Amino acid sequence: MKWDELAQEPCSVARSLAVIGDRWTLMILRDAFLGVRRFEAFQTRLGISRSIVTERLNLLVAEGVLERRPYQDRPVRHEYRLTDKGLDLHPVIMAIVDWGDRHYAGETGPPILRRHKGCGCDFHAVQVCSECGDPVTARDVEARPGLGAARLRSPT
Amino acid sequence: MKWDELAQEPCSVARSLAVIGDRWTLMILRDAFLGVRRFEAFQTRLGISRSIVTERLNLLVAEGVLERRPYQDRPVRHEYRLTDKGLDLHPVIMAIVDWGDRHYAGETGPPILRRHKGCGCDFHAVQVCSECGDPVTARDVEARPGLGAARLRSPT
DNA sequence: GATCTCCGTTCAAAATCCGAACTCAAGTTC
DNA sequence: GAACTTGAGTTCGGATTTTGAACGGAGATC
Repeated sequence: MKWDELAQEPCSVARSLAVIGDRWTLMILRDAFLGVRRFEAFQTRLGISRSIVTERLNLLVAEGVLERRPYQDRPVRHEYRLTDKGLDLHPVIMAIVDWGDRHYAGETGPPILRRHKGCGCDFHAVQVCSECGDPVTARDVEARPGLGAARLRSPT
Repeated sequence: MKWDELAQEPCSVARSLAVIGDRWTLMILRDAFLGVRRFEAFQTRLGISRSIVTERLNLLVAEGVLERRPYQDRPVRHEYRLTDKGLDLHPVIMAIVDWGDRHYAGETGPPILRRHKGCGCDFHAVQVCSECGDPVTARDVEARPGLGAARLRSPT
């Protein structure tokens, strides 16, 4: 299988990764969630090739994860903002953060703390079942084929 | 920044992606969570180069995400099983699944259904605050530097 | 002893990625 | 008005990855 055939797989992991699984894309999204919006800022923060930044931003815009909108005229300049679809990726980033915090933070604790505005506490993300609200771990889950198990999709 | 400098960043996303952010690694982990354990099975299911499978499995073993253990002698054959650290990645996979289900499933619904053994229902994963138990979205979170915000780590 | 399975390794060709330089359009400084 | 600066890319040659296909080897099967 080639990387660009991933989107056709009857699997939500494969379809998602076809969009966000590229090498630097999740790092770009991390920055986007931290408020970064400008080409220049993404590039200098990550220190990667400008052409890669261009390509990734274009792909994310094409997929509707980011929106490219002008923020000034003369000269016209654009910024990249998370769309609602993009904001829906927050759990993915948080889950990755959580794993990193748990397994790669030193004794001084995680490099970034996150406060839940709702209750005011520093927190970490917990995954629960949408139906009963209990925490879910790998061993609590049974997978089986669903109806959408066909190839090909029409994006959008 | 180069890909292999990611592990030194004072950021849990970067540190995690240094391990699981490689092109095919998350697909391998998806299969691992579905019960795949053998080299041959990973390779044929994904249809990617055998050398890539070798390399990724070795990296995941080196990082303690998978464990390589013999399942027979004469000839000795090994299988790759998720460790506890590997099982901790379940929320990451589930978050990715969830996003794919929401934005790329057709009208027939998601390709794979997941049942929560605890309550017996088909479910999807919801992220909640570890402190108050309320659902968390991107807009509910405020990030600020923590104590662990230093470079370099000694991995395990 | 010929063939098969499982688990890799090796190697050349193809695709992708990267750094550095270049472009362009508009402000700003002097 | 010449020289700089800034933001947002594009171009291009070389470095790195990925791929496909072949090879190896250790036992099992026929």
